[in-house]
Amino acid sequence: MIDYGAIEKKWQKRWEESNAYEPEPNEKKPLLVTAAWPYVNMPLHIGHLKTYAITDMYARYMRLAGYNTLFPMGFHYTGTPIIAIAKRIAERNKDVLDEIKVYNIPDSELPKLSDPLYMADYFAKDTVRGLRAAGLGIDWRRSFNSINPFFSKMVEWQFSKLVAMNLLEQGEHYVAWCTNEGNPVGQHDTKGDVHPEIEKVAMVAFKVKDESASFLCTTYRPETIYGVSNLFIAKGAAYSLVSISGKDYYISKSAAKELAYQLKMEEKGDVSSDELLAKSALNPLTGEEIPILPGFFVDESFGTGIVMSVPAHAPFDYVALKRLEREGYKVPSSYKKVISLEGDAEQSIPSMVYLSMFGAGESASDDLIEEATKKLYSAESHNGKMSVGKYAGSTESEAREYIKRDLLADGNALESYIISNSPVFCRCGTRAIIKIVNDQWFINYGDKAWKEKVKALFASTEVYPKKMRAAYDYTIDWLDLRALERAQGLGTRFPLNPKHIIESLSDSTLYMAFYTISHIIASNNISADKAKPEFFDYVFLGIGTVDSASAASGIDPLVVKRCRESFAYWYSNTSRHSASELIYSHLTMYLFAHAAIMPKELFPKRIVTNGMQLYEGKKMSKSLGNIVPIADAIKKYGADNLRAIEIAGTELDTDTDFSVAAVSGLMQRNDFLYNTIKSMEEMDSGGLRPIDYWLYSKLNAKISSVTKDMGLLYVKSAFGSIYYDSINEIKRYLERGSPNQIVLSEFLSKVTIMLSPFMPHIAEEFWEMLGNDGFAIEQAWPQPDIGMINGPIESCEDVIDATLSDIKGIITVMSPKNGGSMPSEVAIIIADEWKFKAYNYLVDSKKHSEVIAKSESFGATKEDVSKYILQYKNPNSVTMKVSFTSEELRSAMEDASKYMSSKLGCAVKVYSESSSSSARAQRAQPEKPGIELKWGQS
RNA sequence: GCAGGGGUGGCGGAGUCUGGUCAAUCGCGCAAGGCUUAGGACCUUGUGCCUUAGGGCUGCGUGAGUUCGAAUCUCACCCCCUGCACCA
Repeated sequence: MIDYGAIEKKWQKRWEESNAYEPEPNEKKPLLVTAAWPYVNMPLHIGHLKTYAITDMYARYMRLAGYNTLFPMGFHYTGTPIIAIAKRIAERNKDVLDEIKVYNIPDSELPKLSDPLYMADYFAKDTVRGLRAAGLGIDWRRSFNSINPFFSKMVEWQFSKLVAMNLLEQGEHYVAWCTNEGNPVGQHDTKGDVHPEIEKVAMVAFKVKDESASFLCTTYRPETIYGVSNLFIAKGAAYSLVSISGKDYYISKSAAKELAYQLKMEEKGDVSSDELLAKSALNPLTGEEIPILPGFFVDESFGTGIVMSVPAHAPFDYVALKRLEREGYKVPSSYKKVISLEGDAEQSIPSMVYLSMFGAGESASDDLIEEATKKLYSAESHNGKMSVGKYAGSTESEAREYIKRDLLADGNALESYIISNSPVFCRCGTRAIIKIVNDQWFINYGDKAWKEKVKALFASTEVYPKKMRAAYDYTIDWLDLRALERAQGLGTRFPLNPKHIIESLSDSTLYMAFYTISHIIASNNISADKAKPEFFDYVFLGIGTVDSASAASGIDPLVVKRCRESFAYWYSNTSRHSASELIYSHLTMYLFAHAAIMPKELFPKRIVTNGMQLYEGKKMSKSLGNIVPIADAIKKYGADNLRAIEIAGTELDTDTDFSVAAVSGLMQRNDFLYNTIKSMEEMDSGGLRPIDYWLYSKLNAKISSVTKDMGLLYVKSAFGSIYYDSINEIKRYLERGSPNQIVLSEFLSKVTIMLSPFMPHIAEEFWEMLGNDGFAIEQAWPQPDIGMINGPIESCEDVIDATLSDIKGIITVMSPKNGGSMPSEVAIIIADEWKFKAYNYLVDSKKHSEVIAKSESFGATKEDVSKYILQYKNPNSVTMKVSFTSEELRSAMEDASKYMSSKLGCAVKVYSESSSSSARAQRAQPEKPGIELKWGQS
C-alpha cells in the first residue's frame, strides 16, 4: 500500500529545497504559464483546483519538453464580494457561517474574518497551502494581490494608456440601484443572491380624451396596441400627473419616484385612482376611445402602474374583464384579435384557448394565469403573424420592432428600463430600481480599429480546445461599451474619477505581466511612489532607457534593467489558462488589453480553457452542500489521484466528474505499479523474445502518440495511454512469463517521466525506486525510437489474443458434448505464405479473377487460390493488408504457446498449414489461424 | 431571441476532421467463478439479440439522401447544455 501523505511530503520538501519552481531567465526557451487568479472571498474547493491542476500539468509537460517554465499565482481582491462576506461574517449571518464551516476554520480566527482584508489574506494563505499540498509547481516568490500598491500603479498606467489612445468614453449607463444605500446593486448585494435582470421596455402614451395629458403604459408588446380594449389601473393606488420633456403623463406615484432616476421629470400633483377611472383614453394608432378600468392584477410598483388591456392575447386582461363583468361593470364586449397563429380558428380568442389548455377558468389562481400567459406569449413570439394594421402579414417579432420604432418616432411612446424579475431586494431590504448614471466611464471595446487589431493578432494565437475559437471570434465582435468603474469595493482608484474604483474584470487584463517583475520589486522593497509611468514604459514597452526610467522613478538602474530583462524574456512566450466560461469576458478583454498596450510580438501565444469540475455527477455548490475543500480531498484521496481525475478525467472541453469510485481505481493501479517495481529485483535480463519487442514497440508507439496528444492538449487521451494502457500492457507482459528486467525498467522509467505532469509525487517515488538519478520532473521528455515500433509484431500479438478468445469460445460450446472435460490438446494451424500473398493482392486489385490469375506467383495452384480467395465474397470490403508473414506469426505463436497453454489448461501445439494433417488446416486464414481441438488421448 | 457546444451500450465517455481494421478503446457499474473464517481488495470470465467449432442479426437523437460500404459525408427535423455584460 502506498502512503500518499508520506510520499507527498517527502517530495514537496525536496522540490522546495532545490528551488525547483523558482526559475530565472536562462539560455533555454522561456514559457510563462498563468491561470486566472482566484478571488478569495472563500477558500478554494476541489472545483477550483481543476484549472490550476491543468495549468500545472501543462507547465510540467513543457518543462520536460525543454522549456524554462514559470508558473506564478496571485490573488484577486478587487470588487465588493470580499467586503460583503466579511460584513456578513461580522453579522454572524447563518448562511455564510454554514458555508464557511466546511473549511474547518479555527474558532479563534472566525471573529477576525469580519475584517475584509484580514479575511482575504487568510483565505489567500489557505489557498497557498491547498495548492502546495496538491503539488503545484508554483513560484510563490512572485505572488501579489490586486490591491498591491505597486500593482495599482501599473493599472493606473494601463488606463492612462487607454485614455491616451481614446479608448475610454463617458456616457449614460443604467444600473440596478438601491435608493436607501445609494449604491449599485449586483447579484451578491441582493437578498437570495438574485441577479437583477434589466430590460428595456416601451411606455405607450394613450391620450386622455378632452385633456392634453396621456396615460403612460409599460408594455413588452407594443404591437398588440391594435387590440387594446381598455386600460387597467390599480384601484386604490396613488397616481401622479408628471411632466416629461414638456408633455404630461399619468403614472403611478411609485413609478414617478422610480422613473425620476431614469428620466428628467417633474411631478405636477397627485391624482386618485378614482379620478382616473372616470376618464377615457384614445388609442394612438386607431383613435378609438377606450375606458379605464380597475385591474385586480395591476401592480402599481411595476412599470408605470398602468396597463394596456389586450384581452384577446393577454390571459390576465381577459380574466380581469370577465371578473369585472360579473361584478356588474360595463366592460368592452369585443376582444379584438390582432395576431394569428398558424392553424388556429379564425374566431378563436387565443387567451381563452390557452387558459382552457391549463384548465384555468375565470377564478383561476394568478400562477395558473401566469403559466398560460407565458406559453401564449412564447407561441406568438415565435410563430405569430400580425393580422391587422400597417404591418399585417409580418411576424410578430418584426412588427414589435417596427411598431415600437414608429411610436417612438411619432412621440407616442417613451422608453425605460425595468427589472424584469422584479421585485429584487437589496440586502438592506429596499426594493432595487433602475438608475441611469450619466457620467459613467466605459472602455470602448466597440472601437472598430481596436477590434480589427485584436482579430489580426488573435489569428496567430493558439487556442485549446481548438473548437472554442469561434467563441472568441464571436466575443471579439460582440464586446462593446463596458462600464469600467464602480462606486464601491476594493481595488485601484480610477484616475479620471478617484471616487470610484476600477471594476474587477477591467483591472485584471494585464496583471500577468507583473509576475515577471513582482519578486524583484518585493525583494528590493521598492515603494509604490516610485512606480512612475516611465518605469512601466521602459519595462513593458521598451520606451526610453534604463537610465531615463531610473532617473524618473528613483529606482536603482540595476533593478530597472533586471525588470526589463525578466519581462522581455518571460513575456515572449505566454500561455493563459482558465475555465471556459471566461472566454466571454475576461479572456477576450485580456486580448483587447494586450492588443492595445503591449507590443504585438508579446501578444498572447496560447489560451487554454477547460470545463467545470463536478462532484459525483453534480455541480458543487453551497446549496447542495457538496463542497469538498482541497485539503480534505488530498488527505482522503491523495494529491496525485485527485490531480489525475481533475486533469485527465475528461478532455478539456467537457466537465469532469469526481467520484470516489474513480479514486479507488487509481489507488489499486498505483499499488500494482508500486508492487511491480518492487518485484523487479528478482527479474532476469536475458535475450529478447518477441514479447519483449512487443513491449518496446508499445512503448515507442506510446511515446509518439502521447507526444502528439500532449501537443494538442488531448489530456484524457494522453493520460489513458500513459497510465491505463501501460498498466494493461505490463500485466500482459508479465503474464507471458520470464519478464526481462532491463526491458521493463526502461518501459517504466519512460512511462514515469510522462506520468510526472499528472502525478508528480508518485512519479518521483517510482523514479527513485527504479534506481534513477535526479528528479523525474526535471528529465527530458522521452523521444520515440521509431525503429522499435513494430507493427507486425503488434499485429501478431493481436492475432494471438483473438485466437485465444476463439479457442475459449469453442471450448465453452464443445465441453458439454465431451462430458464437461477440457480438450487434451489444441492445435493452432498457421496459414501458408501463399494465402498471405493472395490476400494482400486482393486488397490491391479488388478482383478475384486477377488474384486467381496470379496464383503461380504466390506458389499455389489456381484451384487452391480460387477456393481460398472466393470466400471473401465482397472484395471491396477487404481493405487492410496483412502486415506480417506466415513465418513471423508462427514464431510469435510458438513463443506464446506456453502462455496459451496455461490460460487454456491444455497442451497447445503450433503447426503450419502445409505440415498439418488436420482437416481444419485449410480453414486457416492469415489473421485467423485454423484451430483444432482434440479430446481424449493426445 | 442571439451566439457557441452537444445527442453513441446500465453509466462516464472514445470514435466523427481523414467512410471500411467498430458490437464499438478505456473506465465505472453489474453477474458468475477463484482466493478468503467472513467482508473488502485482488485474479478469471461474462455483460445488445439469436446462434453454437471460431457464425448471424440489429444498433450510434429522428427521417431522408450519397456510397459496394455511414456513428463518420449531405439535407431536413427534434431535443439538451453553456454564455448573453458591469458579475467575480
